[in-house]
Amino acid sequence: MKTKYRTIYDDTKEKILNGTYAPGSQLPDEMTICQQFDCSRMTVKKAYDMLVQEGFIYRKQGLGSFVLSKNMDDGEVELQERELQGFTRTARGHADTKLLHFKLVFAPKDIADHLGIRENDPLYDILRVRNIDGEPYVLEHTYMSPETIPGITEDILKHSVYTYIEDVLGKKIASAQKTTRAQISNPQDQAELGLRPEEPVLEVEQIAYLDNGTPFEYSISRHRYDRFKLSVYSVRR
Amino acid sequence: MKTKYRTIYDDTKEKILNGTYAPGSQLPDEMTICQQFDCSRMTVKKAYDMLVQEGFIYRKQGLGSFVLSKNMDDGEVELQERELQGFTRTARGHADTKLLHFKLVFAPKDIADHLGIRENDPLYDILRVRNIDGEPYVLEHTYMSPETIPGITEDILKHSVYTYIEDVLGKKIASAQKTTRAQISNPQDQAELGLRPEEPVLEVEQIAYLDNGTPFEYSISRHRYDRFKLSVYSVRR
DNA sequence: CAGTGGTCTAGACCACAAT
DNA sequence: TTGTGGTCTAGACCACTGT
Repeated sequence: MKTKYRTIYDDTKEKILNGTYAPGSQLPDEMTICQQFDCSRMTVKKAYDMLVQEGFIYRKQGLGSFVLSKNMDDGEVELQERELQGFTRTARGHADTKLLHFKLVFAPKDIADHLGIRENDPLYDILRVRNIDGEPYVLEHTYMSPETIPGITEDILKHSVYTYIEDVLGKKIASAQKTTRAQISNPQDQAELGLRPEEPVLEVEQIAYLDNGTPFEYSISRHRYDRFKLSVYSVRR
Repeated sequence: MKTKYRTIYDDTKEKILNGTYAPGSQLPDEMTICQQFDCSRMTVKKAYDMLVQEGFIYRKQGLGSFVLSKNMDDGEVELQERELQGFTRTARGHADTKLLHFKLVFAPKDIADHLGIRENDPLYDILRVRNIDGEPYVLEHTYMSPETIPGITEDILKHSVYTYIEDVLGKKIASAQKTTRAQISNPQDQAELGLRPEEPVLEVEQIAYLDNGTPFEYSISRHRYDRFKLSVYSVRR
């Protein structure tokens, strides 16, 4: 059963996206929505506040709630921070994976710390190139503990680890901390991503968490600089 | 007067940061906090949920609320997305600004679109280098409409435009959309930021909004790749 | 002034997890 | 069964805005 606030959120977002609520226009006030969905003001507020966090609308005491004009897309693959999905589901177009290596290693101290395991504990060490429509996009170096995520196989790695974790292991992916930098490309980046030596990569370091607070994945992704961007919307509180 | 949820939020965050609530430990349940702060459960929930959004804690139905282990800092200047402040307040250490140019120009179409003004309307065109402790960090190209933000002077540009907007104009900065890419450095980047030709920049494109929904600033910042990173924490809903 | 959102209450009922 | 958080109500009162 979908929650009421989610119903209102989905309905309003849909109306913003399909133009029923035009950019700059005023949304129905809370009481109107209360009557429409037979609910209380707090429920409407929760739905509207989620849209504020995501940059779809803004609200002002004494005035009302209004649609914020949004910016268009331009062809690069965009990582929308609110989505938090694996590569396979983020990509538009046909995604496929080239597995460069899949090893078990002794965890070095820094990675062990990130994953909350002990130094020298067993660790999956995975290196993959991700392609969209046959073109390389990103070189992904992933580390996971077999303690937390058991039963990884080459087949899973060629498709979606995230799907395996959620659908097969029945665990829930809850959140992720991402840190982004620009970096000079190294010979491996250049070979695997088809870059010239002067072309950089966009590096994304990630720690992903399950819903029980366990960090289950540490990864360093090196993206082609011209095919990837990361978008963030932030609201002051 | 500070709100109750803000009081609880601040108190809890402080206790996490100073170690009173250790990483991994369980927070007091909602009812306990209700009694401590003489408030209702909804108020505690609001405070705790803000900490979830920011990656300080996670919560699980049937179990409780727990402190999430956080990652340390390492000396690069970090743009924490939840903060949304101008450069001057983001920087630790002594910040200063070199003004390269400050002009009035006719708005080109693409920038006019981002700022919600008409093509060829007057537009401030500002180019600055930002230094921390004498070292260049970022080349900032900023565009603002004098219609929205009147009275900009060289003196304001050498300090903080954000402070001017809030304290002098009395307008409120509410939110920003940021898009990040890696880019090859151009000769100007190299000269102003002290980069070698093979060294890239981290480009951040930003549209910043006032609390009335008006986009007031469009900027392209080119950061030294080795002195800047952007961090984001995202939670699945 | 009327209309809007912001905060807050004091409950209720439900879903989930550990025991 | 107990204890936890998740959702939701039906109000209340306040703060802010434009007329």
